[in-house]
Amino acid sequence: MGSKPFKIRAANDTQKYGVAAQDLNDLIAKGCKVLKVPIKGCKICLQQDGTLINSREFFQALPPLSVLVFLRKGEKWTGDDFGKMILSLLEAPEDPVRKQQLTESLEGMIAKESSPERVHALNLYLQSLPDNIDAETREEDPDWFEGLEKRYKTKSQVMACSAQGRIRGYYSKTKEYVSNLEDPVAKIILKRVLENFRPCLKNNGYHGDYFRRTAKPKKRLCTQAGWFVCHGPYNTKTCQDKHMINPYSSRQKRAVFSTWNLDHRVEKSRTILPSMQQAAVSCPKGKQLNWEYFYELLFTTDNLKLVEISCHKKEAHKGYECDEKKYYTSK
DNA sequence: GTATTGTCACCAGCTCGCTT
DNA sequence: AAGCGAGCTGGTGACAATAC
Repeated sequence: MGSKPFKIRAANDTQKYGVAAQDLNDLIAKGCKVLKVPIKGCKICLQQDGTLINSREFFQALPPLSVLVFLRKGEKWTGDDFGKMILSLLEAPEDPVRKQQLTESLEGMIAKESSPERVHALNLYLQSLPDNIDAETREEDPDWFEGLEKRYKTKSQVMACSAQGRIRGYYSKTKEYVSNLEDPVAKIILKRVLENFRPCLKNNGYHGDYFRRTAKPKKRLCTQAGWFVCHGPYNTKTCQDKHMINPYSSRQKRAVFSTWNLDHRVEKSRTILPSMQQAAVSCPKGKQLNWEYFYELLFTTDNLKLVEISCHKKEAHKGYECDEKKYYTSK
């Protein structure tokens, strides 16, 4: 069997080296030598997305000249994601060593190659510098509150209300749909579902935490500093363009953030509501509608993606249907 | 007084059918 | 065939009335 060429690098250095290897062990041996990475505890992954190369099959499946990252024991690689890198940079001011590392590798990347992504990354980095992210109250950053009602005292409060408003909108659209139903039986059943939604929404604070940076990490969609990353179009795993924004940083950014959308993967009007209707119409005796399932689809990040406007695809989300197996629960 | 709620006007993108 | 616009979809924020 012949050998296959690769480009390899270490996690902390963007300098790449060429190496050819016959199999996984050969690759580890040669790579570790070139990169001066200790063989013990070393792991290899794809630079692109961090997938670990840990089997012979995987090694054979790799296309020639794949870019691989050699990880020292304990090191991690989450993919060639500039957005994430900048995020860690912005989130780590209290750790000067880490910050220095990140800044250097970022600048190294930008200096060595000037692909659109790198220019984009640089722009993000520069844009992120002169602002007022840390300010939280009206007193600290009055300009941010320009044009907002007097009752708002903090940025987190404003952002939380914004998220709540969006969730409320989904609820009232659902309510409107139900009240327009012809079939009286379906109407009654779905009104009961709405009655179940209410306390649950209230209990969850209408999911205002999605946008509240002061919320618990698991609840919020942003970082502690208020950075949001685009989740990408409904039918992709991630955002190819690495959109990010911090609406807490300035009034302008707050305005731009309002063009970001919470996108229902399984669509509300085209799919969820008609499916609820269908489920109600053909509800078997002794069963009741699984309102929690529909709640998740309508109001939670199980089905909602936060997307920048260009990642908000308006076409019908073909292939994204409700799961009929989850329509009912036993009484 | 603030929090909740519904209403309203608004924007952008897709599809379809009509006109040119 | 291309262009236009209505009417649908996906969303948004402002604001006034109501509840607490």
